[in-house]
Amino acid sequence: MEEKWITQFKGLSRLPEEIRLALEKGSEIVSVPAGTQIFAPGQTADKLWLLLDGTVKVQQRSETGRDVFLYRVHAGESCVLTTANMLAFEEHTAEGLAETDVRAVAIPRQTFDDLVAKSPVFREFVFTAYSKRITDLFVLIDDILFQRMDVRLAARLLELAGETNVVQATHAVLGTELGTAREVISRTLAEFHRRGWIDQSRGEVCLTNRDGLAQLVKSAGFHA
Amino acid sequence: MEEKWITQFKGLSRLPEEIRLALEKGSEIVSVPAGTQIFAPGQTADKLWLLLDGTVKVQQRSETGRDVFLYRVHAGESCVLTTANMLAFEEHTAEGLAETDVRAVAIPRQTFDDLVAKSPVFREFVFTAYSKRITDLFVLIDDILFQRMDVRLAARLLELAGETNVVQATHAVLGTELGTAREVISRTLAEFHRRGWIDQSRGEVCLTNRDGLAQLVKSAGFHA
DNA sequence: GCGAGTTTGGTGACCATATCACCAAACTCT
DNA sequence: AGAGTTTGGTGATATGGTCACCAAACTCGC
Repeated sequence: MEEKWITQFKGLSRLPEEIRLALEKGSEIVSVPAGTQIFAPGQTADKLWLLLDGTVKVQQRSETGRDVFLYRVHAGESCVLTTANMLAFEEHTAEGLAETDVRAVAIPRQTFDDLVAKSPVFREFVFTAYSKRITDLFVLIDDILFQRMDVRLAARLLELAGETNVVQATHAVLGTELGTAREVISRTLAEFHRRGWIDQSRGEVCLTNRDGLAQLVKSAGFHA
Repeated sequence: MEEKWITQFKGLSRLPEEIRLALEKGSEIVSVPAGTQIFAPGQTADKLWLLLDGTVKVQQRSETGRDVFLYRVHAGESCVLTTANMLAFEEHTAEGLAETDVRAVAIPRQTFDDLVAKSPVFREFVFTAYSKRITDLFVLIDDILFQRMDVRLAARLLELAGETNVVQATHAVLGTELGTAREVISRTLAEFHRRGWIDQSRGEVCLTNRDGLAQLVKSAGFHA
């Protein structure tokens, strides 16, 4: 049943019954297929999404025409950035893409505002989400400035592979994930292959030795 | 008189009288000298600061021991990041330093929460501040990835100089401002000097040809 | 299946930036 | 004046980004 979705969100489990009902009544569950553009530059969003299933990739269209990966929203997290759109604050240039089929709770602006006014727990949920995004961005900036590319790529491959040992992504996509050029990815992957850590085929990387990659990541003191 | 400070904050001028009074009564005006550490990693902040005078530099202590400049809070802006601390959300690793003598309104956690609950205008003020910080960080990431160092340095010098044509900062400080090494700053400044744009002395850069710098910045399509 | 067009990956040359190692000059303090 | 500290300069080297170009793998229409 759809009723119990609230339990998927850590910060919302403590919502009092009354607020909980208001949230359930004042929101709706939406589903979109993989590839959907969920929010986009210029386009004013009027709903806050809480992800139930799937992942959303948030990236920025740079002035130079290149895309920069910013962060990924997972199930159980909220897409607070859209509140920036909700406020119509500024043409912010980030876009959100459904990487998989996505199911989410969409909270309209009105409901959102009501809940923030009425519920301390909801307030904390929202501010925590904002803070987490900001601190994530701090970490991203730190990595971009100080971590070696090979370390960042190895970490990202492990993350993207999940349980499967296979990453479905072109070198170009991995390039935008890490904010670097395709060529750099190609060369680094070639090096990883030489070390026997991965196999490659078109549009796909297969991790054949996760320990090798993990070792590299660990030796650089990479945080996560 | 202190009473009218609210007019300095764009988003707060529309506050209804009642809320305005609650804000004035529930907050206090504080002053700290230049160099004061306003918030720090590990230390839980319990007040939200709205800057009346001076500037606050927010930077992160990287794991590698280096400092990374994140953003600067000016008079008329708020230090929303401290709300992350207020929520005790996570040991976030940013620190805030008073660059000049600073005067600010300090809003205690309790008052802050009350106002967010009661006032739509105050809510918008807070969320707008958050969104602005986040979009600023997006821009920062974009610059780090895609802008040349000389362009970024030129832009920063113009910004730091203000009206005065003089920037008081060592190469090392400029290095952390831009997330690069001191050597890179030294070489780039040497190049600027060769072009007749600046003069240098210990701990100080004097802009002798702002147009030259501005030209470089503009030719690279640098946003601000 | 064939062939044209598109997407993806590979590679060499070259430039920009980061890092390391060191030194010298300018300042501070006693 | 002399010792120690801070600041800035410089060459060598490694990493990463850009550009130009090619080849292989795929797509699609026929």
